[in-house]
Amino acid sequence: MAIQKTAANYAQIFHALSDEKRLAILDLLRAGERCVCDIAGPIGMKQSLLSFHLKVLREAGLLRSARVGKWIHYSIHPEAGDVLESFGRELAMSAMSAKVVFCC
Amino acid sequence: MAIQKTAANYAQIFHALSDEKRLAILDLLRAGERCVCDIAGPIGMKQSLLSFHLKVLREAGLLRSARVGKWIHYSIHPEAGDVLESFGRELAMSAMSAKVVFCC
DNA sequence: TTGACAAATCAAATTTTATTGATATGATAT
DNA sequence: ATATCATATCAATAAAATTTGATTTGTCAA
Repeated sequence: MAIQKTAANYAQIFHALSDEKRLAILDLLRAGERCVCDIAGPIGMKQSLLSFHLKVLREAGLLRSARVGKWIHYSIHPEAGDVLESFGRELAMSAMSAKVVFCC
Repeated sequence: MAIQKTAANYAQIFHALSDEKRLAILDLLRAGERCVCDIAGPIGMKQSLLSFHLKVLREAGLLRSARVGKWIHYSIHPEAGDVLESFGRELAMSAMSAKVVFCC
C-alpha cells in the first residue's frame, strides 16, 4: 500500500505542474533521462533558472536526479504518473456518483 | 475524441489545483453539488475570497456552476477527473518505457 | 594543485497570486 | 418599487513565486 498523500503534498505536486516551462521539462524527459546541460538547450533557459525549476519538480517528487561523474542526470520519478492517475480516477469516480442536492 | 489540451491548458488546470483551500473545495464537492453559501461554512472563508477561488477552479474547467433561483450551485465538472487521470497515465507509461541515455 | 566545466545556491528585482473590504449585479419576496 | 439575500467584481494591499546575475560547490583532467 502506498503512503497516503496529504492535501499539502498534492498542492505541492500540482504547483510544480502549474508552469508551462516545467511541463516542457517533464515532456522532454518522457523520452528518457538527461543531464541538465542537455535540457537547457531544448528548453531555452538560463542555467540558474533551469536549476530552480528542476528543484521545484524534484522536491514535489516528480523528478529524481543522480550524479554521473561531472553531470547530474534527471529523470521522471517512476511513481509520478501513478499518483496523478489515481487522483484523477478518484475524482472521476466521485463526480460520477455525486448526489444532486440542491442545498438551499 | 476529446479536444486536445495544450500545455497552457494543463498549466491552468494544475495551477487551480495547486492551493490547499481549492483542494478542500473540490473535496467538499465530491459528495455532490452545493451552493456557495453552503461551501463557505465548512471551508471557513469570506464570501469574496471563496468567490475568487471558485472562479479559478471554474475557469480551469474543474467545476461548473448553475444558477438555481437565488443561489448558484457548484459541482465537479464531469470530465475533470478524466483529464487528470489520462495525463497521469501517459506520464506513467512514458516513464516506464523511457530510455536510460546517459547523455553527456 | 590548478584550471575548466557542470550544477546549485544566494540576494535582489520583478512578476504573479491571494486576500481584504467595499461595491455592484441579479433574483426573490413584500 | 423596495428591501433583502446570494454571489460576483473591483481596487488596493500583502504575500508568494519567478527571474536575473553573481558566487559557490563539486568533479574531473592536466
